[in-house]
Amino acid sequence: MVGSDAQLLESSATAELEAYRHLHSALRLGRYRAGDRLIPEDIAAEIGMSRMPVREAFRRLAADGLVVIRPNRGCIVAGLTLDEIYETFEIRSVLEGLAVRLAMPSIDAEVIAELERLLDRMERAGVSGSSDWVARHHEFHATIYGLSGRPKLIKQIAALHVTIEPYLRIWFDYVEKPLSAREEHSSLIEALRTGDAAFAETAMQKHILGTAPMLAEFASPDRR
Amino acid sequence: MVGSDAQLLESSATAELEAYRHLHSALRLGRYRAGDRLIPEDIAAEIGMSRMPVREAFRRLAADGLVVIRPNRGCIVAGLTLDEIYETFEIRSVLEGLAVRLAMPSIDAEVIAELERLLDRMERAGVSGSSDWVARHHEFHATIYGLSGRPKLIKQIAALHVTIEPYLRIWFDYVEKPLSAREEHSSLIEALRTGDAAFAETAMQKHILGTAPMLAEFASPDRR
DNA sequence: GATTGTATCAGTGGATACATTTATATAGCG
DNA sequence: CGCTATATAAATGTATCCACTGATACAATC
Repeated sequence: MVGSDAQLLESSATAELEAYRHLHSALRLGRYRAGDRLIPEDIAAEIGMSRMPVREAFRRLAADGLVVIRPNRGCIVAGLTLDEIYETFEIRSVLEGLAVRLAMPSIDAEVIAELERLLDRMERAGVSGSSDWVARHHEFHATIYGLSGRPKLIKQIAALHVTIEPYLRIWFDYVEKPLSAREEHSSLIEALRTGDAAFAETAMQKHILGTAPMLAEFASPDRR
Repeated sequence: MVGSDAQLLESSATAELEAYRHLHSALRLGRYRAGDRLIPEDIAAEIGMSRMPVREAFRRLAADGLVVIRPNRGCIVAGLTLDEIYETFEIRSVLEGLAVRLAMPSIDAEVIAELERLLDRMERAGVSGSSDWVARHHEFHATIYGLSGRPKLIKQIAALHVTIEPYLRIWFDYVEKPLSAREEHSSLIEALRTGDAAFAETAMQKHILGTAPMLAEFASPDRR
């Protein structure tokens, strides 16, 4: 074999996987608008395959909550209502809270240093205007919850992040540079430094619930 | 149309939905063993359709964590390792904890009475030997987290319950009548009676984490 | 006798073709 | 003039077909 992780080139193991990845990233980047209808044939043509694998990709995306499939009525981009955004943050708060609590034993000085590096990168990505601040932001959180060592938990949290990513982007595009974000996250690091798992858990919960209202301000008005 | 909610008869809106429901309940009831391979053609023949809708049902089941699909190697029944059982209960604990906290304002004397009725039905189902004690048990929990009024949260919790249901059944079949369960759940009701949301949340967390080890004892030995 | 190579076969993935259903536009009617 | 009914077109859902992958059993060779 040439490489152990072999998707450096765009081709995937199966066409379905390729379709899934294609749509997944497109949705994450906000390439489609909530309510848009996804026509299997068009997407199939885009990436050179038949409708069939695309349909199956739809099923998985629906499970991720990124699209909604109504029988005989096609596949539409999901989007979140204001209530759903709040709900997602509520769920995130307890899930990521649990994750830090479990991650606590693995968090040493080295991890703290890494998180501070990521925080700097986040800020730099922010001033460059590009909205890959969002990617860095996720990286920061992923580093923490990744240390929980709980595969299912990690997957669920990651899925929630993808769901809200388009809204994070919109929010970021409105407010020039989120100064508050820097403070928010570095105080989170402080909480980790204490070594107190329960304290870190509630700190994470508050952090997440605290950002929800800011984001909600910018939810597509027609979706409220 | 004959009726507004038309799945009283076994036919569903689409063949895919029918296949999904069929397999979903079969997996919940433990009709298949972990590691079993599901052959699309066989299942399609069972319920009178082609492989295609069955394949799509597989995708959704995989998203639910009930089966695992490996490219070119078919679909196998998922099953949980010991670690995964614990992890599932950890996730349940915070999710259902959140749910009670949110449900608290909706919990009045009437709901308490309903829960006590359900607890009795649960006990009766238990002595009758039938393992639909499991169904009653879930009904009890579902009543509580259903009052949270959070659709996504409810779905996620329900999915976790389905995942562990086969193990609950095995556990129930081993221990004649779970006496402790009655106590456990009625003390949970007591916690609800206090009206203290934070207290109820931690009570639920403890309740769920407390049952995990009992169940883990009976996880299929080959899956540990 | 064990290991490796090869042939065969079951099963999966994907594409095309067909059947149903929904949406749209048009015509008829009140 | 507005509404309903019907016809038509577009898109979804399902079935069948073909190509390819992976597994298994057998044979040849070391």
